[in-house]
Order: sequence, then C-alpha cells, then structure tokens
Amino acid sequence: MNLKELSNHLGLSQTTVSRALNGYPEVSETTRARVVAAADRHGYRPNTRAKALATGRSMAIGHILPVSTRNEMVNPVFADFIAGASETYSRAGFDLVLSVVGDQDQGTHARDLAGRRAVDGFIVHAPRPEDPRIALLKEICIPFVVHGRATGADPDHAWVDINNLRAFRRATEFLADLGHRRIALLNGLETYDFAQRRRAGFLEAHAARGLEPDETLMSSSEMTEQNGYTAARELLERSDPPTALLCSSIIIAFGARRAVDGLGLRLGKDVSLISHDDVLSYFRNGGEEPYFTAIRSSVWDAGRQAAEALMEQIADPRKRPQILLETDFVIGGSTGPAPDMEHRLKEA
Amino acid sequence: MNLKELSNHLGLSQTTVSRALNGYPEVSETTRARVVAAADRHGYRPNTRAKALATGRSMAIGHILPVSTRNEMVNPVFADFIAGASETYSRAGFDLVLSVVGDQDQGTHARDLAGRRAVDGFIVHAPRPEDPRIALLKEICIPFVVHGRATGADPDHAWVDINNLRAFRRATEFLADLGHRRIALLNGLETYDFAQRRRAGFLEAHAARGLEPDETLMSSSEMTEQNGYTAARELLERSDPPTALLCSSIIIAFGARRAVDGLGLRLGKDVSLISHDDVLSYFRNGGEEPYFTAIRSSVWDAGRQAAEALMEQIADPRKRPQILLETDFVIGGSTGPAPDMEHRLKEA
DNA sequence: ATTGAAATCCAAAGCGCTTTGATCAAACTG
DNA sequence: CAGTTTGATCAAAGCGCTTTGGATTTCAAT
Repeated sequence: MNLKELSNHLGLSQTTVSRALNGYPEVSETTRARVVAAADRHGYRPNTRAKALATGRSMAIGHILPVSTRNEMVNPVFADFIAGASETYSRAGFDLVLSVVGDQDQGTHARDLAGRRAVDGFIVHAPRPEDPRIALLKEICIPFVVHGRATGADPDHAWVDINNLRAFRRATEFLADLGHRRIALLNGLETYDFAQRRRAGFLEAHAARGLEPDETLMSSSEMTEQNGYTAARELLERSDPPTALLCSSIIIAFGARRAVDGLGLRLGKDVSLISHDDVLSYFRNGGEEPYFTAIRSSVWDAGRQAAEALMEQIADPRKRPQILLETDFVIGGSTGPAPDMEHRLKEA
Repeated sequence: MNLKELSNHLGLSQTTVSRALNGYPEVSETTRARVVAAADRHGYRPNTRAKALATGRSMAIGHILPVSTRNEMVNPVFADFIAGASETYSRAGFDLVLSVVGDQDQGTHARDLAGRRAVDGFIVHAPRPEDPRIALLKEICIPFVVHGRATGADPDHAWVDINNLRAFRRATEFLADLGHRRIALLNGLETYDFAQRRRAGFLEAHAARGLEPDETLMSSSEMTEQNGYTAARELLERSDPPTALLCSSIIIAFGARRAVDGLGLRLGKDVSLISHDDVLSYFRNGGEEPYFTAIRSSVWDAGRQAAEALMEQIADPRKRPQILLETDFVIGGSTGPAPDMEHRLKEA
C-alpha cells in the first residue's frame, strides 16, 4: 500500500493524505482522523527511501566502529553505548546504520556514507588525539558528536565525555590516602585519548600527594581480561610489587583479580584494586553491593546523551552541545589500607 | 555533485553515465574509462536514496537486537557477530541498520522496517522456541537468516547455528569419562533455544554414561559474570557439591572461577570446569594456551557466514542456506580427574 | 448581498537515480 | 549496394514521497 493507493482509496489527493499523516495544520481534524484510521487499518508505512529523497533527510545516523583488523576486536563498550543511543533514535524516528571498519579506512567510509547521503549525522567512537575524522567531518559539513574528546583537534564540535582526568586523579588520591605508595596503572591503549587523560589524572594525583610516579608501574594495552591478568601478574611477582592497582576497565580488573587470586593474595588486604566501571550489561560490578571499589559512569547513558546531542544539532546545526559527565565513586571490598611492606618497615 | 551535473560536465546523457558506472555492456570502454575517471576525480557518489527508490532495493540489512528492557542488557556476543557480518556487507555494498528493541516490540519493529522498505533482509538474533518473528518474516515475505534455530517454528528458512547439542553432549561425556559423577550445568536463559539444546546435550550424555541427572545441579540465568559467580558459589557450598561445572558462556565461566578461587578450591584439581567459548574479542580464553577446557566456536565467524547466507538468499530468494557449524573442543588446564569424594569412597 | 480571510483541498513539479524504447551511425551481410 | 545487424548514445518515464502555488468552498464581517 503506497500513498497513491491510499489516497485513491480515500478519495483524497496525495497532498492531503500526506499532510494529514505528517501533522500539517492545513487539513481538517475530521479528515485527518479518517486518513489516520485508514492508514493504520491498511498498515500503510511511507517508503523511507522516497521520503528521504523528497525531504533531503535520510533520517539515519551513522556509527563507525573501529576494529583492530589485526586482532579482530570490538570493544563491548560499544554495544552498550549503541543500545543507549538507539533508544533515543527510535523515539526520534531515526535509524542507526552501523559500519565496522578497520582503523585505516574510517575516513573513507565516513566520506562515502555522507557522500551517498545515507546518513544525516555521525557518532565518532574512540577518538585519538588530533583525530583526523574530526577535521574530515567538519569539512564534509555534516553534524556529528564525538564520544570522548580529541586533544589537539579543532575543539569546535559536539562531544559527550566523562571527566576521565578527575576520576582517575580522585581514585589515585583515594589510594594514596590509604597509605599506598606504589600504585600501578593498568591502562587502555594510550593511543586513545581517554587513556591519556586517565594517565594524566593518575600523574596529577601523584604530584598532589608528593609521590614519585614509577613508569614501570604503568602499563597500557587493549582492555582484555587476559591482558589484565598478565599485567597484574607481572607486577605482583616483582620484588618491589605495587600495593594497589588502578584499572582502566572492569574487564582488566577481572583479569587482575584472577592474578591476585592466583598468587594467593587477598584483594582489599594484600592488594587494593580500583577499577573504572562503564556499567556494562554483562559485567556488572557485583550485585547490590559493589564488588570492586570503582569510578562509575554508565556508558549506556552516555550513548543516550550523545544521541540526544546529535538530534539537537541536526535540528539546529549551529548548536554544538558539549557534555562533560562526572563519575560516581563507589566503595567496594577491593580496597583497604596499604599493607606494611618491607620498604615501609625499613623506613621506620 | 550528482548524476545530472556529472553528465553535463562530460557532455553525455545521464543514461550513459549511469550505465558506464554500473558496468553495463552497452557503453564503449573508452567512454567508460572517461566517465569513471571524472566520477572519482569529482568524488561523485550516487545518492543511496535515489538509487534505492529507482531500483527497489535499499541495499541494507536489518539487525534487530533484543534487549531485556528491564535490566538493559545487550549480550556482548552480538558485537562480535555483527562485526563479522559487517565485513561481508561492506564487501557486497550493503549497509547494516541496527535497532535495539525490547523483546515485546520486535515484531512491530521488523514489520515497520520492512514496510518502510528500509532494508532488504533481516538477521534474527537469539531465537526462542516457536519464535513468532519467523512466521512474521515469512508472512512479510522478506529474506532472513536466523542466528540459531527455533524448535517448533516452520523449518523452511535459512539459519546458521552451531551444533549445541553435540558440543554439550561431548563436553559432558568428557567430564564423565574423567570420573565426574556430579556435573553441574550453568546454562543461559532456557527461554532461548540454544540453551534448551545445550541442556538436551547435557542430558543425553548422562543417559549415554548411565548417570542420573540431578535437576538441582542445573541452573539457568542471564549469562553475566555475577550470575556465574552466584550459581557456582551456591553449588560448591552444598554438602554434596558437584565436582565439575559446565558453563554456557565464558563470561559465566569467569564468574564461576571467581567462586572456585574464593572458596580456596583449585581449578582442574578440586573442581573441573568446561566452558562454551564464543571467542569474544575481549574475553579470549587465555593466551596461546587455552585457560579453560572449552567448546569453541567463533561467533565472529558465524556472523560472517550468516551474512553470506543472507546475501545468497537475496540474490536468489529460493535459496535457504542452513549451516550447522561444528565446534572445536580444546583442552585447557581447568579439567582433571574427579577427586575422590566422600560418596565415592562409600561406594567402594 | 459583497467581500475578504480562513479553511480545505488539489494538480503538478521535483528529489536523483535507473531503465525502457528509440535514434543514428558504422559495420557487417549476401 | 540495399538490407540488416551491431554498437553507442539519448530522451523521457517512473520509483513514492513532499511541497509549491493555486483553486475552491465556507463564513464572519462589512
């Protein structure tokens, strides 16, 4: 059933039917009611393609997911982020078109999608410092929202991000205040902007508490369980192990905990652990009570907000919402006072 | 730059330019070369919407992700599956439109997407027995591939699935052959078809080895780390604990391992554990050597194959590929002979 | 009654592409 | 050399919608 058939059926012109359905005022309420009734009786749905062609809007948003082609990785964070965004899109009548592309082809892909007029806007995932996608999209002149920030890129664009720096500074200070002097950072890949900010927060806290940061206590890797395990294990087996671990992802934290258990150490006693927690669907931080002490911020919610920011920008292209989300800090059982370590005893 | 402008620029008709670009034979190779050169010099990209309208094909595939609205869960399995599928789509020039919808609205959503002619086909995720979506899509008459199977639904449709039954039967038999008599099943939600098949395999193995299955050793829940932990902990704290755990997901297995560690038990000695392993990006089963003994099958690859099956069906709607993937069985350090338990001693 | 204005409705153009059916020249037939 | 085929190109219709610019009717106000 298309517009023509529907309007013939009703004995009205296509114009009137179209207007009735789209809520224009030039049509009497009686007619509108009649049209709407007939439309959903016959299950009429306007053809998206035709509508898009006529209006010049495709009513779709592009998400370009980076994937390390070499090791075929998709961060589970994206799943939750997209689920959040999707909610907003549905409500606004937008579709979500997703492409998963290797890092190198992202520009091409975005340009293609935009050039073909397949989408009205983009969400940019996992930005790196001076991310070239930002310049590209500005040049193409299409609305977009960055999830995260890109140090060094032209800052005049919309973004949604959490306050990584403050969160990691706070967590580190919390550990320092518990007496920990050797704190390790198990970070994500520091080619990403978020990881650099987290490291910066970690370092700021050291400065604030008069601690000497130790480069050998900082690792940076893809945020997998296995990497968390390996990094933590190596650290804890050293002759001068850290007494606390700060993890950039709950997935790393799970791996780190495996290492702690495996070495017969007790979490919260022998070793303290704080994790960043994106509140991922399948990796909730414990049940009612948090298991790990954590910096918490729902990425699902960030997705929702990013989508809303984009809708706003599409409605009025001059707008460029910039949303900085603060994180929660929740205390779980994974942290405690620093144990009396050899080197502390010597000091005394 | 659109077709009209490009053809004016070249002094050719739109027809010729269109044909040159789409590889039709009615155009001389000299002209084609000239057209192609001009097209990419000017970065011409045909407007998807116009093309879709003219051809009647939208060159897009719909994925409808179910999400438990109540607890906002997106299974990380989807991320990898979609990444795999996406690869195939890109190559074939298809886009992927994703909607994340609560269980109850899935039918509506599919009907909507199809009715609006926004997609040319669907992938159906997470089927349940007699899943109504299958009947719906058959009625709408649009190509689709089910990831998994739906017992009880009209079987005449395309699907890609792993041999859940055989895999779980084999794993259970493996444990039985190691002397385990009390084997627990930590299954996914048994409202899903895959979980029912896994349970069936588990039971078949019991029958084959002359073991009495114990209902109280079988649990079924959303496959989260926390649920794995809780279920394993409860089981292992019983007076008659199982000596082996069979987990339906590596995420459950991680939780179960936490419980094992927490109780001071040794994996592979006091308790054996086998997991199903979807080879998820961020939850690889160990490094070079598998950590858990596991039934392994890459869901990324399943995504790729499902997408290919769909492309095939779209090209020729009479085709209905049905692909059953066998799983690998890999031996890791998490399994070993059953410990001598009280009740076994009594027997002797 | 007359006049606008407001309320309804419509015909037709246009969005950017594909595709049908036709044209015309050049290259083969016998 | 007339007649046919082939090769290369084009004009125009159409895909299903929106939207512009009237046309017609209604009705309160003059």
